[in-house]
Amino acid sequence: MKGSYLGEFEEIVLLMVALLGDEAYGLSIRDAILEQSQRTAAIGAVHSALNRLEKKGFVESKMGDATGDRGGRRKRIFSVTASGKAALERSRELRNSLWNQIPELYWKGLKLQGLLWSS
Amino acid sequence: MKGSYLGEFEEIVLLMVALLGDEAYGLSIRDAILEQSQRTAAIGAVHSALNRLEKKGFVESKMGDATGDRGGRRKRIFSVTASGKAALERSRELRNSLWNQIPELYWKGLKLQGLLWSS
DNA sequence: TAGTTGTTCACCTTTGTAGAACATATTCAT
DNA sequence: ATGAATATGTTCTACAAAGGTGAACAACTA
Repeated sequence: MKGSYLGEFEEIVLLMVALLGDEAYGLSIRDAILEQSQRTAAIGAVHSALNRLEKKGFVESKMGDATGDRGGRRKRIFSVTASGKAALERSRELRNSLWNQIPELYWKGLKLQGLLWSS
Repeated sequence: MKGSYLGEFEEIVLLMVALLGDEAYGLSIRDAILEQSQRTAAIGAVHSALNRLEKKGFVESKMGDATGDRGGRRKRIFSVTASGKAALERSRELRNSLWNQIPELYWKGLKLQGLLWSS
């Protein structure tokens, strides 16, 4: 694709934005990734993915609550756009479609192979 | 991930290898991608993805049939390894898990938003 | 040799990764 | 009240890995 599809990490980040709702910002997304997958994600990685997603129109952001009793800089809250949602669904449907076409026997053969190797 | 996870395109290529069975080689994979998704894929892109996948141990390859009535160079046939299968399943399960956690209402709100925009 | 079918190669752009530097808010001692 | 300490987040800079292209090259048949 010429510069505006959904990368692997970008897709995970985008899904996190969706599931975190209005508590989606850099650090919370980083933490969510840590919890949900085993993978680590540096804070800079998350933000650069978010910036790219915004440039592509898949998320939008606004600066958070005017004030809290929290201390520290204001949050930048992200949300998924309609276009971002569409991209997620396209990606999901393609993969589902491919999975459904994998021949049963081929897959089972691999499973057997796996058992042999691990014994 | 530090150098051995499954990229977005790599995952698609890997799925294609699985569903093409013993007819999985560079050009057939390229054609399959063209058919199954709307996306175009240059032949070089496919091969470099395949090479990366092989380096990571997710596919293995052997040179094809000694001869045919076909004319042209021999095919390099790829197949998914047990490790590749595991990687595909991990990736699939993470995404399914994330999708299941997205709040219904949030998603429906986006759907509504989409309808408004397209009218 | 010419025609066919595939893979390699050289090169460039986009994504992924990391963490230090910087910014901005609250709180507490003076 | 004020400014240093503490807390919380985002930007910035640099580099590694993945994605992408097409021409060059290889190897087979007729």
